[in-house]
Amino acid sequence: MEKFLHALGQHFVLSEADEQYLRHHLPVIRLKKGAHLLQEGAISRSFYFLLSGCCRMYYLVDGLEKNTCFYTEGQFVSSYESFVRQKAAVHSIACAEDCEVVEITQSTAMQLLETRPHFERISRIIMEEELITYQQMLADFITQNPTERYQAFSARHPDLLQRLPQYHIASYLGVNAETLSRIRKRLAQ
Amino acid sequence: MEKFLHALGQHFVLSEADEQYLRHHLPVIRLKKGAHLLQEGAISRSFYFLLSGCCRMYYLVDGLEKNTCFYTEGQFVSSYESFVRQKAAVHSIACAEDCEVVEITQSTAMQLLETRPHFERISRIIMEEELITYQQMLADFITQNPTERYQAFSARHPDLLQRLPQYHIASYLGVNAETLSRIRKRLAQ
DNA sequence: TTCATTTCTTGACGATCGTCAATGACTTCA
DNA sequence: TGAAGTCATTGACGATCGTCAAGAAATGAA
Repeated sequence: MEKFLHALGQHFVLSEADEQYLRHHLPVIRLKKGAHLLQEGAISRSFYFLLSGCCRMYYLVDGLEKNTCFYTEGQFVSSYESFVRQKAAVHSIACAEDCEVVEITQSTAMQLLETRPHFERISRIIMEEELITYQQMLADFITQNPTERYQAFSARHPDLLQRLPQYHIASYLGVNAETLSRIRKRLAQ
Repeated sequence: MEKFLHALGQHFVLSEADEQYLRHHLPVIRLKKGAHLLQEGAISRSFYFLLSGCCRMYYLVDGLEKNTCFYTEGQFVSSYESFVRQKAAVHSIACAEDCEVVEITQSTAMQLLETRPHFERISRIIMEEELITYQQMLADFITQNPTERYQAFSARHPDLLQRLPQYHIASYLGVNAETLSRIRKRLAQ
């Protein structure tokens, strides 16, 4: 939980009262590998802050899971479309490892924004950061081929390369497991 | 300019004073096809609301322009990373047609957020909408092949199919112009 | 350890893509 | 009207990818 307060404290000055409020209203939840934070078709009632472990967002396409995003320690995890608009989610979010998360329910979030208006600013800044991340992810996908994406991913997330099975990474890179294996072979020479 | 106020009014209640303020502080600018709102390497000082025309965001990769996004009437146009963090832009934004835009400079935006704190809320909501858009765009790219992307694009933006040259659309779909031509031929049969 | 399961690698083959080059259709402007 | 320029299409060819299948390596449980 302190990790969460510390992460927020990086960007904003939290008063003692703020911290107390968050400590009392936000539960920490432990999840096993494979557990779901959100199932396709469900409406997201919470978003999360990841204290430890790794989550992945994925789509089901023709029976295959296509990963669109990995989240690790210190990141917010959410299907914004489903959470913000209260619509059925078009993708799922699952734990790729055992995870510890801070859960922020919709009612808690609304209460927070109403009783503590300066959290509007925090929310906006978090949204801006997330938006930048997505703009970059999309750009990476459009400007790079699979080999380049793999190299960029290796450089940016060397830890995930060890922690995740290769087929998850392949799916995220937009190729199948066999192709990633061949890409790695080519690069090794 | 009324279009801009009307668009904001869709989501929020704007007071008469708000409208007056915006009318007086936000200039409307006319741009010729090919003009740039942002050049790669420059630091974004403004973001824009598109009243008419079409803009595209693109990366330069090995001398080729790769489109990552099209913007049309009623949308906000910005390189959020460059604007929010005041960093050199890694992409450019150009007019694909003659355009009319509302310009919101950084100083105007900051002034607005300080003197009219309820605009924090508007900003957050705009950011949420943008974030949802990007999450969807990324998902489309990861879950669909070029043919499917073309079909989805045709269905969602039939107007752009007419207004933009095919090589711009091909670039956006992640293929070259020849390949898009062949995809269209296959689909026509 | 041993066995079963999962994950990764490798081969073969057809499909699609990118590149280079040529051609045709269309627009623009003198 | 004619010429230049832009854009779309088509063909040929090599590279890469996906799929299917088989086998090797790594992992986990009994």
